[in-house]
Amino acid sequence: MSLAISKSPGKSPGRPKDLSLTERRRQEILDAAALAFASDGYQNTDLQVLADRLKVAKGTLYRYFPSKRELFLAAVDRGVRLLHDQVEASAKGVSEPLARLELAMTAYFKFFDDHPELIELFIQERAEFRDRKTSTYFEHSDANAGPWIEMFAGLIQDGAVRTMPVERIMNALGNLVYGTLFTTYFRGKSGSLEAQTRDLLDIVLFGILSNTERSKLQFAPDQEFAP
Amino acid sequence: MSLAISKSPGKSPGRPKDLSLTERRRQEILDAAALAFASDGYQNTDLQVLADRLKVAKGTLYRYFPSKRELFLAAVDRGVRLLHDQVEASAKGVSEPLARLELAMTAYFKFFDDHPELIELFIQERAEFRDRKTSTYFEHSDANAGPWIEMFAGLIQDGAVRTMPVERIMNALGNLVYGTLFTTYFRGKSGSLEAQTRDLLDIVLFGILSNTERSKLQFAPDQEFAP
Amino acid sequence: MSLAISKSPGKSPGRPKDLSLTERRRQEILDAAALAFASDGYQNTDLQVLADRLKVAKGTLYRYFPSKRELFLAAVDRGVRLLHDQVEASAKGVSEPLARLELAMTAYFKFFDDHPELIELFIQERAEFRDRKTSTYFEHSDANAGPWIEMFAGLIQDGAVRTMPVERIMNALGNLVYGTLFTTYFRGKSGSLEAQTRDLLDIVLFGILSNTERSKLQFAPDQEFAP
Amino acid sequence: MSLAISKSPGKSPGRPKDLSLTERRRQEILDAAALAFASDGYQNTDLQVLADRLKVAKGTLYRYFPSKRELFLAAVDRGVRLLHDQVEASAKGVSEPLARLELAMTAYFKFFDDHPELIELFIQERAEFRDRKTSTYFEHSDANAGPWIEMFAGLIQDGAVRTMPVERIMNALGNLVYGTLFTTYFRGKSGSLEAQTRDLLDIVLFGILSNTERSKLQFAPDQEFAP
DNA sequence: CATGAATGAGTATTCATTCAT
DNA sequence: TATGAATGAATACTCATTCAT
Repeated sequence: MSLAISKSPGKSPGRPKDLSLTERRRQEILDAAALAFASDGYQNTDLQVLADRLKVAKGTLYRYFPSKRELFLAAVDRGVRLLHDQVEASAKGVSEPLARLELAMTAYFKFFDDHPELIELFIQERAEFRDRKTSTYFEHSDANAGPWIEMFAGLIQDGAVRTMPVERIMNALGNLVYGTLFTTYFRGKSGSLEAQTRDLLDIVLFGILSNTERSKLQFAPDQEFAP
Repeated sequence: MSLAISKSPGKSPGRPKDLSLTERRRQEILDAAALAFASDGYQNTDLQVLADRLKVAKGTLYRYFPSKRELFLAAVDRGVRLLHDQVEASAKGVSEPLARLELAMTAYFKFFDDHPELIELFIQERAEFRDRKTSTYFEHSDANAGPWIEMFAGLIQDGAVRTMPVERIMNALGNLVYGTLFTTYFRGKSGSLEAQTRDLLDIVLFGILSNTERSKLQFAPDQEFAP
Repeated sequence: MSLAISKSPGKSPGRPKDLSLTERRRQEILDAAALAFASDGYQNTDLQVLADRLKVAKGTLYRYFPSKRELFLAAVDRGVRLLHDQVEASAKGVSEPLARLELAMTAYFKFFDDHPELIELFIQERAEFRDRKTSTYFEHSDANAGPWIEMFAGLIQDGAVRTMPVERIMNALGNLVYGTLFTTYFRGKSGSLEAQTRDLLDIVLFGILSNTERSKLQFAPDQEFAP
Repeated sequence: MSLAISKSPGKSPGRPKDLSLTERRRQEILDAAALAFASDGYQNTDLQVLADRLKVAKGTLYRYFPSKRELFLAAVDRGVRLLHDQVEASAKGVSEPLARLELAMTAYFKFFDDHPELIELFIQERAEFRDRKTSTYFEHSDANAGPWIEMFAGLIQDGAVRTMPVERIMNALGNLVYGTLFTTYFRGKSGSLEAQTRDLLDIVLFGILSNTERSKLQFAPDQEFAP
């Protein structure tokens, strides 16, 4: 399996199948660029080397992307777009909220198991382009949060989830996923993300305390659990 | 006859070394370096600029640190050391496990509220020195995990915490903290970490499900909660 | 045997035995400097390293010599002075001209067998101080040529040497010695100079042609040997 | 001067490589580099200055040579190659041994009269790259010694040259030439090398002693000339 | 469109020299 | 007098970007 981000052969929803030659080349460049940036880091990636690997002249890269920076950002963007498609497709047709959540998380983690280089790109983006308002990762997260917010609001309304600010849930869940993503990758355990989905969900849903301990500690809507 | 020019014994002619001055200077450099690296990124930090800010010559920096790389790593190391001391001191004298946990987390988050630049350094370290076996952050985490592992094992034994692999708890907690740290920082909400401690702990301890929902869903020691 | 130029314990003609402390230190520095410059080259010799080797502070070197350049030149100068003394002493008391010549050449070569670093210093001097009017080597040669010129003039007068410009003889002899010196050293055959004295003299005195060939070729005072 | 660019027919889109232009540029760089290195010394030669003189950017130099060191060594190499060609051509068609010798020596000296900078480069090479196994000068000498060794061996066989180890002759001749080369150059008498050929050969062939003196001194195959 | 030669701004590091103690 | 901390000028090399062909 290639480290480079490439379309899974299965499906490419909403995209025309016959990309123009130009567009195909653009994708090839982005593929190779993602690989290169992830492997050498943004600064240490030499566009000449990238061009050589693509069997293209350096000037050609500049016909497709106006600068190294834009090339990099386009590579990140492409990764996020593919991620989005895959997650989107995962829960299609499933309506049960918690089942949807698990399916989406699984798809999400699976994507990064398959494309760990995207995680690296997120780091590089943050390290090199501190100036940008937000990182691509968070842009994506925020853009896709809406339905989940509604879902949790509904679950609270239905009495399935404790009454607490939905934002708090979103934060905790988002941070946990984010932390798991990077931690697992940095520890060199790429490939084992998907397997953690259930464990994480279990804790988020049920907490770690035993039933006996739960009843001993009071907690109220304003989170007063007492030592 | 010795080639060496012999010093008169007993005396120590010439300018004496002032170790405390040297050490103080070292700390000053590390302080300024941490800020500079965090603000401009590793690659974009010009040691000349750092030297100017410190009102010393560039060569002086090289008297204290053999290279830019070493200076950077020393700055990260210093940050982690300070963090460690602060967390260590936070729970001193408290024995109740969950109280200790909350105090430590609070101290931990507070440190980063005060020193957000260290978070940036972690990113930079990862981005620029991908080669290093582990990052300073994880080295530190791993080095200090022992007592917490024991604590959770004890809580399980006592029936306060559900029976589950301690590693799973450590992972979830660690990833949640890590994710919260970076997410909060990247979102530009530095300064608000400490306030999240309780919210996070509440979720980790009690989960988000309502009591009614909990009883509807089965979960067993091997985490089978059923959609 | 040390590579560094140091006084042979035997004799130090015309020098007072008790050098002042300052003077002794000066000599020690020059010894170490000659060694260092020869081993690393002028440019690559770090005065800090030299100072360390001497167990002295770098500033101290500057108390004895105003600059790296002057230190180097003083080291070369010292070497040449020692060479001069040794050659001078070699033919003391011998009056027969050709015997004097052989003794001097032997002493000369022997000195460089013992102190090959001086040859290196000559190279370095030429390479780094192209501006100087003449090199120390040639200064020395010229300064000591007088007696030899007289000697050859006498030999011609006496009919022992063919009638030819003395300068021509001096040139040939000087160039041959110079060439032998450097060639032997560069070829890594240090230590074998002295042994070549006789071979070289034999050729210079008698030429390489056989007697039969000599008589076939005419040569006149103006060197017309005929092809 | 033709600027004709040969386009391969068929397909080779983009700007074609112009090898002859590249090669010409290479030679120009080497020419200028030889002069620069000889005039300022290796260490003091700033490639920026060289580039300015060539009216190209510094980066261009690095397109042709990977480092300052390689540029320098290529310049020396080129010089030696030109020397070789010139000497080679000089004795073409002449068979009489001593005439060949004289022609070769003349050509050799003439080359250095015309290109004194190469002598300087030899010095610089030795001074700066002491590590290299052998210097370019000696590599060249050794590579071309064979025919001369054979020639002298033949002359001894024929009785034209005294019976002595050919190596001894080669050494003396080589050292004399080497010494003359450098001595003449260092004395600032560039341009007068060629004129010395005959004088040197006269001495090597006939020696300096008068016939009367020769018969008084015994010399045997093992060089016992007696004081 | 594609090429690749040319560009030149940008920077970490060294080390001779100075001078306060 | 000796020291050694501080200085800062000097410089090889890289590589993103341009543009003539």
